[in-house]
Amino acid sequence: MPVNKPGARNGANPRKAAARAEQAGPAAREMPMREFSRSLPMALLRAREAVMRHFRASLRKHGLTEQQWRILRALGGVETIEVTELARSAYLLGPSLSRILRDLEQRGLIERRSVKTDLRRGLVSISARGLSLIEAVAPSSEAIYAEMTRRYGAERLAALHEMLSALEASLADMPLPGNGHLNDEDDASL
Amino acid sequence: MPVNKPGARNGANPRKAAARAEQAGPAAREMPMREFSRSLPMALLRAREAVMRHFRASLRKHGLTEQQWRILRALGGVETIEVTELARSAYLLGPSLSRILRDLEQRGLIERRSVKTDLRRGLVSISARGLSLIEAVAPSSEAIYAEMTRRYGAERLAALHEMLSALEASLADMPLPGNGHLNDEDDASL
DNA sequence: AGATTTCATTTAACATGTTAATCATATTCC
DNA sequence: GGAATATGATTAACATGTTAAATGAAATCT
Repeated sequence: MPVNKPGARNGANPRKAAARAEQAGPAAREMPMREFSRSLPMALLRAREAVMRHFRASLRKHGLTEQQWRILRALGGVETIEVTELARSAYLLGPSLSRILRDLEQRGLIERRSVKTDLRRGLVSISARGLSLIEAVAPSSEAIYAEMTRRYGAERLAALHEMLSALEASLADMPLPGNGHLNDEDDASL
Repeated sequence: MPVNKPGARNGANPRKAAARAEQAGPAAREMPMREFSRSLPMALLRAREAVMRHFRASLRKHGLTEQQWRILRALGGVETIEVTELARSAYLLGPSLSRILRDLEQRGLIERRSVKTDLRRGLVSISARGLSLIEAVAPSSEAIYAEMTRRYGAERLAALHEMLSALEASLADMPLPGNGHLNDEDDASL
């Protein structure tokens, strides 16, 4: 999975150190950008990691990574699903999904076949073994979720979900930088 | 950095497909868990990706990855910093940081030495070349940020930051699952 | 002082993220 | 109906995430 858990070995709150490092002391440099700690991607990353680290241990006991678990959960909700749609559903890129499906198939957790009318398309479904694994993992996962909801507050959690959705929506139609002629290739050599 | 951009090739909103795949149709399966789309880690991941994809192209033009940029930014705010503190500041794990610092040093973007009184500790600072690279990247980065703020709303953005911080705080002292005797090793063979 | 332990960093090994390229099958165009 | 094109999936290549182990140096113990 794609998230980090820095500072865990030191047991300290990463935010404290970050703020300290940024605090413009006498010898601090002039920053041409906003302070680091205000970075939205960083805030989202840290929040996600704060959540995920609680699930990782549980998943690990069952020999699953976060992405593998996302796939199983997505498969648990349908009879069969095409690979492309599964990629969207589990929010994975094609290459990652290909690798993971290969592994999950070898472990007997999923089954694959192809669409008769279009041999390019692959169909994926969960196996009985995969289903029982879901049932084995789900309880502790739900328990962790419940405790998080209790601590953070159900309403606050719902509001956060709403704000995150709204953020996605706000940026969905924002044009990406033009990817111009790449004439800045000089910088790449730095 | 660690985030994905699935469905980009199809240009569709991932949420639509996800919701569709989850929508319990007649043949849908009974789910022992909450619906996929309500997963908080997924929501944070998608939001983060919605933000990051706008920065990736700009960084790429300058030959930087998201993590390399986080490190340069962190270094830009201080004269020197120890490796451990840099890891916290840039929110990277030690191994990732080691690899990236090696690369950035080879590219002449940073400089390294060790603490005289404790040869275990490494000191890192940004080079003149690294500083000019920051100055080259910062404007477009700030412009993207400004446009995002305009679209989402400055107040809403501040509220989101606050809620993310609160989430981190809420979960900071939540006990991690006991990592018991690992007697469930059977499941790992699935 | 020498052995043990702790600490900072790096290396190793494997899984995933990310982009580009490849491969096979379908579709379209002429 | 065969060449060109488009599409779904995989593979390739490189960077990072993640955990465990190794390395080197400092602190502690006796």
